[in-house]
Amino acid sequence: MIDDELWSAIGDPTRRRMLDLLLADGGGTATGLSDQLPVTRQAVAKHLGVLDRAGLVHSTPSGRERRYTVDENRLAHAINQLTDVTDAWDRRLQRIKRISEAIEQRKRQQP
Amino acid sequence: MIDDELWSAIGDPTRRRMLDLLLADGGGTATGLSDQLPVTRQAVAKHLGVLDRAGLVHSTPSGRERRYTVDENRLAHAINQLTDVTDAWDRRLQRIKRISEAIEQRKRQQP
DNA sequence: AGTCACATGCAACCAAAGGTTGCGAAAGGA
DNA sequence: TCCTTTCGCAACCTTTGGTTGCATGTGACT
Repeated sequence: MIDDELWSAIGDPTRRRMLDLLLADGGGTATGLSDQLPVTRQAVAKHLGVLDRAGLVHSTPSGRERRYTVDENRLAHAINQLTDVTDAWDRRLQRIKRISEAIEQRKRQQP
Repeated sequence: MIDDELWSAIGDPTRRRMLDLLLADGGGTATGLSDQLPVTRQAVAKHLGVLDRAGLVHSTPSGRERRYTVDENRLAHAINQLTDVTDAWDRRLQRIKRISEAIEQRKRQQP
């Protein structure tokens, strides 16, 4: 089963956009991210804390600013788990579709 | 971009398990679901309201109970959007990996 | 050195959402 | 009829995403 902490980390829309921006720019700061987002720097800082605890980003202080970068291996791992979930649902939907088709088939043969 | 209402509907772990149970059993009631979940019937009822507003389930009153079933088309649509997101992230990770490999390559050629 | 600007961290506060308990009402079975 | 079951509604608690306000530390510019 999927790690719920990982899912909840990437389940928030703002955090997804943050990861996207960090990947696009190759890292960034809380202030820099908040410039490109409709929320305040403090909200961004809290989200970075969540992502950090989930291991999806790492931070290093550099002078007066703190730079965050995405842990690509960890994100790849999270994406794999997401894919597992969607695949499982896909298989279940397919199975249900096959069953209902079989029932329809039988109905037509024995009305 | 993904529909955030759909994502938030399937983003909650309890709602994911509910959808899973409904698919496995071919539908169910709030009380029946709460028997198989670690939350109360009222919590389940609220979640069913969210899923209903997102169009992922439909309900029909039947005697003293109300039966819920999954809208398979709608769920399939949601799964497709999830897949789109994971694919987009996958592509971005691949691109970054290629870039960093190219940089490494250049470093080795010109140290 | 001295000051000014800027990025951060911390605290208090607010609103929405997931969860709980409690209660009253409608439908089925003894 | 009476009892059980299932539901729906309301009040309340806790967590979480978001805000404003303030103090601190670091870089930059005269």
